Amino acid sequence: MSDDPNFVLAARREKLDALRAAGVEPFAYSFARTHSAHEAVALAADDPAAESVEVVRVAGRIASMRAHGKTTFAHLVDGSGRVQLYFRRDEIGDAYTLLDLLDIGDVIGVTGVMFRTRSGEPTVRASGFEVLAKSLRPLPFGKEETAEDGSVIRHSGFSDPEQRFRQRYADLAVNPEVRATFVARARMTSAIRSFLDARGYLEVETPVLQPLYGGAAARPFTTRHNALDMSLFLRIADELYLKRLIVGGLERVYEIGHDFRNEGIDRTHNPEFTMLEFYEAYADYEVMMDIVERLIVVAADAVRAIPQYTDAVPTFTTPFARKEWLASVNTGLGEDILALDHVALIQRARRIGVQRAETMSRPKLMDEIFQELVESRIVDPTFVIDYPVELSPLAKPKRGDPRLTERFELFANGRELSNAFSELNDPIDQRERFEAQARLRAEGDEEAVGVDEDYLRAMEYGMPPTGGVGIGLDRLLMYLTGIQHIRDVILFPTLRPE
RNA sequence: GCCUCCUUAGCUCAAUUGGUUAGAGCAACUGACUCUUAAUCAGUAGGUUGUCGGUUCGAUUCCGACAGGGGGCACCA
Repeated sequence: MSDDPNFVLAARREKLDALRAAGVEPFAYSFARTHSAHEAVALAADDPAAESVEVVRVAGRIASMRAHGKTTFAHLVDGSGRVQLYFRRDEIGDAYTLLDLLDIGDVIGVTGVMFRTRSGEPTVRASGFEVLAKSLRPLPFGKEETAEDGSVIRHSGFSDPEQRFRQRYADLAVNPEVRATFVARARMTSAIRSFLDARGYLEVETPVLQPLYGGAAARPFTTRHNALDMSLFLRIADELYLKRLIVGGLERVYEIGHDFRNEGIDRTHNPEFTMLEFYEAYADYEVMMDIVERLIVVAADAVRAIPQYTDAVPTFTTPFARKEWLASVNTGLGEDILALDHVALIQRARRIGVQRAETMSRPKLMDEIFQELVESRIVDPTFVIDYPVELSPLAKPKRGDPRLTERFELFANGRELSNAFSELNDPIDQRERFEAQARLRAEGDEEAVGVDEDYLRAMEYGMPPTGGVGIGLDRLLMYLTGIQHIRDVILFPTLRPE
């Protein structure tokens, strides 16, 4: 992309100069709006002959213009929607000449009364306008056609994925449905906050820059602090810091923030993504399952309230179905998976289509078999509960069955939405697990973490029994909106530089 | 990291088996038009076809490298 002024940019510069020559400052300081476009539209009377008593002052970006000699129609777009503008030479006088100096993309403020055109469209009959920001670079507005059935067909729009993500500002400016997606995202997050706040949770912030990383298995980003002359990691999870706070007596805490994982990018992975984690003292995974279920309902309601997504949000009923991990896998397999040795696991995995099974560890094989036989077939939200210990190094053993842990994951449409445990709070057990991880690390496993002595010290002071949950909010929004690609729910997804 | 496809005007897209001057719609510019709405009508301008190199009398087209992107795979317990 070049910044060389071409003929289009040059024409706009000339208009900018012409505005100034006419005594109009094209970059204003403020504009006292009285109505959003949506509110203005609502003021138009049903009677086509009537004009509103109330004078409106609306502001926004010019999305289209149709000049007909001594009258001009335009559409103004703001955060609420769009409204048509009608300018008449005999009503605004000399100012009408200045319309020639406006372009699609300019930000203007318009004063006038509301009426309906012959075709019934609510319209501002302009008595005056102000230029608030001249647009010097053309935005790729397409043309919109309203079909017979009221649906909007957009022609020649802005659709190149690369440019849309690189120039999200332009994407947002010309594609209202993209704005709606991020409104939905914000509403969902707000609803989740309100839900947790109402339950007595405290929102906290823990370090993004960490001397040790942990709480998940992933390759981290590494960075350097100059003054301290030390390496730091960008967090891969919030978990260990949030549980320190449980030790400290902050009995219900949550954090919504970015985690960073140094891995591939695809339709469900972005190197930085938004994670919600929440921890509740004295709760076990049964309690957390109930909370997660209600939280999903609250989030779904928030997204459903956005008109664009009202029909997209999946309908599901509560309580969510539950499946025991072991029983569902064994049913699919026709035998007891825990009784199989490594060789037998590889053979079963191959049989159901797992590629390169011979290279996989035992826990990995079990997880692959589960994904193939159970996870990928789940459509309605379903809690899968009681994972084998081998798959769940951070969870407390299940009461009455030490082969399993008190862990659940929530799946829907074949994807994981949430992962949760009755948290391990025995510091001796925790130390052993850290040391096992350290041994893996010494053997070259980049994803294994070292011993976090400070975290162990915290746990040794005594950590109450605690339920903990993680929910990836990007993926939750994808599920609720039906959006297929994570970059479509992230404002500025990670890209190579131009 | 691997496979595969794509990159032409500000935007969305064409261009015959390799052929001479790379087209169209929208946007832009000039003009006409006082209820239009993908406004209409007449005219004008706008391109190093991603970059570099090769084959050829001739390359948007064929070949190679590079860059960016899309899709898929791997990775992501």
